[in-house]
Formats: sequence, structure tokens, C-alpha cells
Amino acid sequence: MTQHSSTTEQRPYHHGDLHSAIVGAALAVLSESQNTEFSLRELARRAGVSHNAPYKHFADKRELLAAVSAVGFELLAKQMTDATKDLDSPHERLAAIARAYVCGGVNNPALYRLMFGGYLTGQDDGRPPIERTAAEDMKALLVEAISNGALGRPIPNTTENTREIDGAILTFWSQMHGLTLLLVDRLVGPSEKMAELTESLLQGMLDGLANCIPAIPAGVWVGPPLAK
Amino acid sequence: MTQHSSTTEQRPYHHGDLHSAIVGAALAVLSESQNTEFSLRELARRAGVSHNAPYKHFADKRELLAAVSAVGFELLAKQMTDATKDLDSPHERLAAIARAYVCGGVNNPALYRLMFGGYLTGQDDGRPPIERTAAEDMKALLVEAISNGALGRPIPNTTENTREIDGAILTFWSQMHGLTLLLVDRLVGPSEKMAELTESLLQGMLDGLANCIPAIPAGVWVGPPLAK
DNA sequence: AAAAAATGTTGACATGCGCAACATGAGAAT
DNA sequence: ATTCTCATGTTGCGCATGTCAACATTTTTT
Repeated sequence: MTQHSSTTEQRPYHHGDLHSAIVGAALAVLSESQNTEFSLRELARRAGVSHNAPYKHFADKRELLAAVSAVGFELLAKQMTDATKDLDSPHERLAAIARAYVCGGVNNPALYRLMFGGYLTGQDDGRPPIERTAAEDMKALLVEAISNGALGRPIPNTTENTREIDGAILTFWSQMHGLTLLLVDRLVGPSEKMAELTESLLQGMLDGLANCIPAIPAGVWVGPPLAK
Repeated sequence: MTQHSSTTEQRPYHHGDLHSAIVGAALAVLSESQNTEFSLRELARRAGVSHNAPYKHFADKRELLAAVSAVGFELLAKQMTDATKDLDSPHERLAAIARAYVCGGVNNPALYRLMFGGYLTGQDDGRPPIERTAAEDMKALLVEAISNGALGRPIPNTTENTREIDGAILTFWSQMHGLTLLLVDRLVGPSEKMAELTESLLQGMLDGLANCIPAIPAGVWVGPPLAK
């Protein structure tokens, strides 16, 4: 007779949606502790299940972290689309994307690091497909803003422009990615100035790109690795 | 009488320089496995000492990793100074710095991630002082190249130029940092094209900076956090 | 030479990962 | 409806790790 609470309330043997519960707990712990080194057992405890229940949903810790990372990508993609929702000017849209991107990272460093920190990259195969999707959504947003004239002039999204567009995206992305991580690692700061910094760098970048968009060398991809 | 080998050879009770041996082993394991999740015990095994010997040199795993990271910063700084050794033109010097930086990261992703991945950032205090030093060496290199005219015109390293110079450095650093990590995470690639990509981005960046250097907002630092 | 400090070793404990065997309950097959 | 089956949850285990405490061996100081 396992009766924990004083009331007659009794948790059913089956949780109902343990998968989400575990991922949710992981997100919570991650954002509290800002540390990837929590234990699966801790998550199980939080979800109120036994220490091994999670293994019915995730082969191992790595797989759980991959799921968490995927949610992170979804969140980030959503923040970016939300931020552009009410904007028309391509320039404004691009700026909003930049802000949302950096902001997303700075507001939850541990999650951002999990997403981009190569907990997954290191080993064998590739990243979970959901990450590809989010990355592609994000890329689509950028392509749209750029081809609509965010760099001062429209650049139609045609084949002969791909290398130019990819060059612009790479410039943008690596600049924002770098800024985010430097902020997160407190190698520049303070991060309260995030918005201003983003603005400055973005502005400088746009001025630069307006004059000269670096063309991507042949054979280079921008975005998640091509499916084989 | 603990005699392990068949010969009369006997390792002395004291290792001699276990500190370096452990750090060395860590660097080796790190670059083999590309994974920060090796165990202290494994390092001890490699160094041929008992599983607890490392604790006489490092308070805990974190401290060991900090030491490894510090070596990483020294290596990177050295690669950059070496790369500029025989160059005079400020522009060439800057390009060489960029190549060396990205190359250093791509050639040992796990080390680079350890250095910048905030294994240290997360917790309480700051990073070990040696990292500050290396970061400042690197910054000095950049300041020198920039003030000598890497952006097309000399910008004397005076107080009224600090915000401009810091702006340029932030642009440069975050761009290279971002590119490095995107390459490392295989979100752009392939990394064999590293050199060309670096060149393209750098060129675009320089053109941009030549026209308009983003000024750093007041109250922002670039480089490791100011000592309190 | 004796005392103190540094460095290595052994053993122990708590915690975590992940396996295997078992328990429980929900839905399919009859 | 009853039974079978399978997904899901539980308990208990083996093994590895981080780290502490107690002890051993050198080296350094005094």
C-alpha cells in the first residue's frame, strides 16, 4: 500500500504523458541550474516516477538532451517568427530577427549552449530532424527578408543569386551567433546592453553587405548538413 | 613489494610532474574523443598513477578542465602570434589572425568548445586568470593590427578611439567566433573550405568596417569581464 | 636527524547510468 | 466479456565516477 499523500488521492500507475513531462522537467532544471549535468534520475523524481521510467521514452541521456535541444530550436524559431509578425519593412524584419535570436540565447544560455554546443555533433550521425526543420525555418525567414530588400536592394531568390544570398546569411548568422555566445560567456557585456550591441553590429553589417556581399565559395553549404 | 614489470625497473613513488602529465593526458583524450566527458580516473590511469593522485593537484574536475582550457587559450594565442610573425602589412596580419583563429577552433572542436563553452562561466566566480591573459594577448594583437591601419586607415589607439576600436574588435571577434562554431557544429561547411570562408567573411567585414565602424555603447566591455 | 609539508595510495560512500526481471494496466483479439 | 499482448512503470543490480578520509612515502625545512 503505497500511500504518500495524506489524502486518498493516488497517482495512477501510468503517467499519461511522461515523455513531455520529462522534457519539461529538463527544460526547467536546465533553466534553473544553467547546467547540462543534471541526472535523468532528478528528472524522474520531479516527474514523480521511478528512476528508470524515462528509459521507456529515451534510449539514454543523450537522446533526452537531443529532444530538449529540439524544443529549444522550436522555441527560438517561434520567437523569431513572432517578432516579425507585425513588421513589413524587410529591414525591420531582419533587425527583429536579430534581436530575437540574440535575446533567445542570452535569456537561456544553457539551453542555447545545449542546442549549439555540440553535445550531439560530437558523436556519430547527425542532429535530430526537428533541428534541421527549425534551422530551415529560420533560414527561410532570412532568405525572405534579404530577397525582399533588407540589404538595401531586393535580391530575388533565384539560382544565380544563391551564392550571394548564402553569403549574406552566413555573414548575418555567424555574426549574431558569435555575439550571442560572447555575451553568454560574458566575454563581452554586460548582457543588459544586448539590444544596443545587436543594433550596432547589425547596422554595421548591413552597411557592409549593402556594398559588397561575400559570395560563398563553391561546394559550401549554409544550414544543417545536406541529407545524404 | 609491488613489482609490476618483469624488469627491475620501478617507477618512482613520486611522479615528478603529475600536474602537467594530467593536463597533457586531458588534452590527448579530449582531442581523441572530442568529448569533455572523460573521467579524472581515466586521466590518472593514463598517467600511471592512482585514481586519487590528481586531487593533489586539482581541487576537482572543474579545476582540471579550467587548466586545460587555459592551455587551449595559450595555444590559440601562440598560433595567432606565430601566424603574424613574418607579416608586416596590417591587413595581412589581420587576415592571418583570422585564419589562425578559425583554424585553431576547427582543428580541435572539443578544446575550443571547452574554452568557450562555459563549463566555467556557468557557476560562481570567473574564469582562471590565465585565460584573461591569453584573451588580452589576443585582443592586443587585434588592437595593434587595427590601429596600424588594417581597416584601410590608421586608427591611433587613443582614448577617444577606444569605442571605435572596441566596436571593430567586437565585430571581428564575434564574426570569427560565430563562423568557427558554425563550422565546428557543421551548420555550415564543409570545414575544408574553412580558409576560403574565412577569407570571404573577413573581406566583407573589412569593407564594411572601412565605411562605418560600429561604436560600442557606453558601459560595454569587450574581452574578459573587468576585474572587480 | 627530526619535523613538516608535499605527493601518492587504498578504501569507502554516495550518486549516476543503464540493464534485466517483474508488475500493472490499456487496448486488441477472440 | 475474457484473455492476450504490449506499452509503460517499478525494483533491484552491476559498474563507473567524483570526492572524502586515512594512511604511506618522499622531499624539504628546520
